[in-house]
Amino acid sequence: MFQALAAATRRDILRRTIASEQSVSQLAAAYEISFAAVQKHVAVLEAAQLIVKRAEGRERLVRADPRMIARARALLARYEDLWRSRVDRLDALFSEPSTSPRIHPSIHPATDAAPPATRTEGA
Amino acid sequence: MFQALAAATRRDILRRTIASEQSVSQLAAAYEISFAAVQKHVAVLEAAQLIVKRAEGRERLVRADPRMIARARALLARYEDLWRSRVDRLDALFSEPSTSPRIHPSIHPATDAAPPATRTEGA
DNA sequence: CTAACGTACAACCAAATGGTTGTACAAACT
DNA sequence: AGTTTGTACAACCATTTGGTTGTACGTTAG
Repeated sequence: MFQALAAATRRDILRRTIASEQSVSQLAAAYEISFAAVQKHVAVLEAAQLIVKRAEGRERLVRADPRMIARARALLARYEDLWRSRVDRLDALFSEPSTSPRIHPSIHPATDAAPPATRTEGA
Repeated sequence: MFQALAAATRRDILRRTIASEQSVSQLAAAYEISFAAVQKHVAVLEAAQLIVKRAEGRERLVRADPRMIARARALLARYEDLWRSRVDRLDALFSEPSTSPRIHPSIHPATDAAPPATRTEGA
């Protein structure tokens, strides 16, 4: 799935098919590469379930399926949550043991996030 | 960057280094593959700025950098936003022209999201 | 000093990837 | 019917990728 998102052309196809359903020919016309190459990219995206194809006459209409995009995003969000909980653990080391866990005031990893080089050095 | 996230081993390395800073040797011990292979994975993750390395004696301590993860997540979120605005546009087609734009009641794309096959067929 | 450890890197290899052209076939147009 | 259009797919090619082993080098331990 990340593999499917790895190529810029495929991300662009995804972007275009989010905007509006398009035939494979229409997509192919948008790039320098051959029709067959675009068709293969579409096949990869389809295999990754990032798009769905629908037959209409001789055309194959392609549209993005946001569900897999959401899945990918959720996975990355989970990583970020892991990171946050790691920070919480380190934070707990610096708070006196008798103190209640205290909800962290406002940690915003996305902004800067310079993690202390304290390292847990876990087994 | 998505390329770096494409390999499962690298995602696992990322996960481990989110949990706690680890040396390349420690990471290598966790997998069947050779040390050199792991070292290369680490290099790829480093090039993608998903991790940072820090020298400590003869060891290189690896830890995840959440900033790039956030960037990837934000990019996917933008795709989802595009999809939502597309729905809004289609929605507008079905609302009578004289009506005020009206904020969409509650669209939840992540749940099912079966977009109408109306297609804008843009130029 | 010498040995062991941790890392980096080069050289090599098989498989996957992204691209090409050519062929086949169904749908639509004349 | 015959031609054009849209798609799929096979065969092929160059490059990248993920893996290997071997070598070199700085750092720690004996």
